[in-house]
Amino acid sequence: MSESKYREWILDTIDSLRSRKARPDLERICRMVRRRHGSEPDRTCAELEKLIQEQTVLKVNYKGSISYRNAAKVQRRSRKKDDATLAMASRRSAVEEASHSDLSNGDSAFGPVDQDEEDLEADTSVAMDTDSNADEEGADESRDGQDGPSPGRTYEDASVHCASVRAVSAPCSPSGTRPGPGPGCSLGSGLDCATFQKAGERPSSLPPSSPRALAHNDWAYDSAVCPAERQHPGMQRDKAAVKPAIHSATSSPTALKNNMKKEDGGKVEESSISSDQLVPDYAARLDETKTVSDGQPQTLSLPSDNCTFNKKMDISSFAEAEDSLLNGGKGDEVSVKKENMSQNLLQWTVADVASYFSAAGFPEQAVAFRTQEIDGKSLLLMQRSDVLTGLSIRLGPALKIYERHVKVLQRTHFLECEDL
DNA sequence: TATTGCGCACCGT
DNA sequence: ACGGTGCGCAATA
Repeated sequence: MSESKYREWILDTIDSLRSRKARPDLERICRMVRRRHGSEPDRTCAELEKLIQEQTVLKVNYKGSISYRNAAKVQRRSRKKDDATLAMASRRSAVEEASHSDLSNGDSAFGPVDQDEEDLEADTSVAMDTDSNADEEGADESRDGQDGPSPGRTYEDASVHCASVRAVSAPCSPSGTRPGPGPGCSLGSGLDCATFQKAGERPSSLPPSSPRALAHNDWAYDSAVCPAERQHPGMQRDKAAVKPAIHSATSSPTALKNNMKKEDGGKVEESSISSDQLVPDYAARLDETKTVSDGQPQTLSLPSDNCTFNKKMDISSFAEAEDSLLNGGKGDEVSVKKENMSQNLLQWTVADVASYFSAAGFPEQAVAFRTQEIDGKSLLLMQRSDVLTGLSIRLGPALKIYERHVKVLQRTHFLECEDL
């Protein structure tokens, strides 16, 4: 219940800030939500993170600071462009939308890059961390101070911080942004936060060196995450450079395969990356994957709210399974994976399902799944008509979702059952 | 004082 | 040329 409420509130707030030409950053979002709905910043932050995980909201590092985007809107835009494309390759398009077009990061791309592994650990955290750090810190120090206009609101900020803290880690943000070098990270006050935070993140001094980058580039937080990569300012710009590394990082087997492919292929097309700013964790991953496969089904990484490690694994495996089904199947490995996947499918929660579809490039539709409380079991029971008409989603996406995802998941699951 | 509105510059396409 | 973004400042509540 509350979740959907928060979703509305937060998306509304983001839209509102955008229309007002104000940066939809953590501080402003929390403040506005609190003002309008009385929600505490901490809670707002927590909910915001959830939305980020499911890609309902995209966290972007734009012009050196973190911003949040209404994924639905962003995608639409991109879609317009892609429309044609979409028609051609629905699946791809989906993926693209999710990750690429929207997310794509010009520079940020790198960021996303390696996240995979990290993701595994804590996707959210990763992305968040970076960002959040920025936010927090920014809020505390730089932001308040810098943004002259906004009077610092300590308390709020503070609270915000906490919440965000989890994510917070670092500093990657544009150097300029945050004055305090080290401080930011440490903040991680909250336990929660701590959890996420990964040590790794530390802020390295990033690109402060390259103010420019900061200045206008947008990179993904992710990038922030990996210090090494970020380290090279130049690299960032090159979009391409980074990716490769990233791939490698990907831990899951599937991922690995993909990565391999990519690499073999050469640099994937960084082109995809080109876009700019957005780089949600997941998105990033998607990017990679998608890039690699180019039209094929890709691995979708699940967001992991709750997400479990297993799930992650599953997902990847799942992807493979999917691949195999679609492409003709490769073999044993797949079958094994499939098993895991299916089993897990039964364990998917509503959030997992929503995350899955968000990651697959259907954030808007993911909301419908959530609204209808579709968990893994329900997903297995869904019929074509349920997807096309029962979710009140547009026919185009519905068809893609059913044909490329629901049907595949179900088929995979049942095949497995038969085997067993 | 806190919010909101918006001109304008910047960037990528 | 066009659209998206957000800073910085003025207007308003």
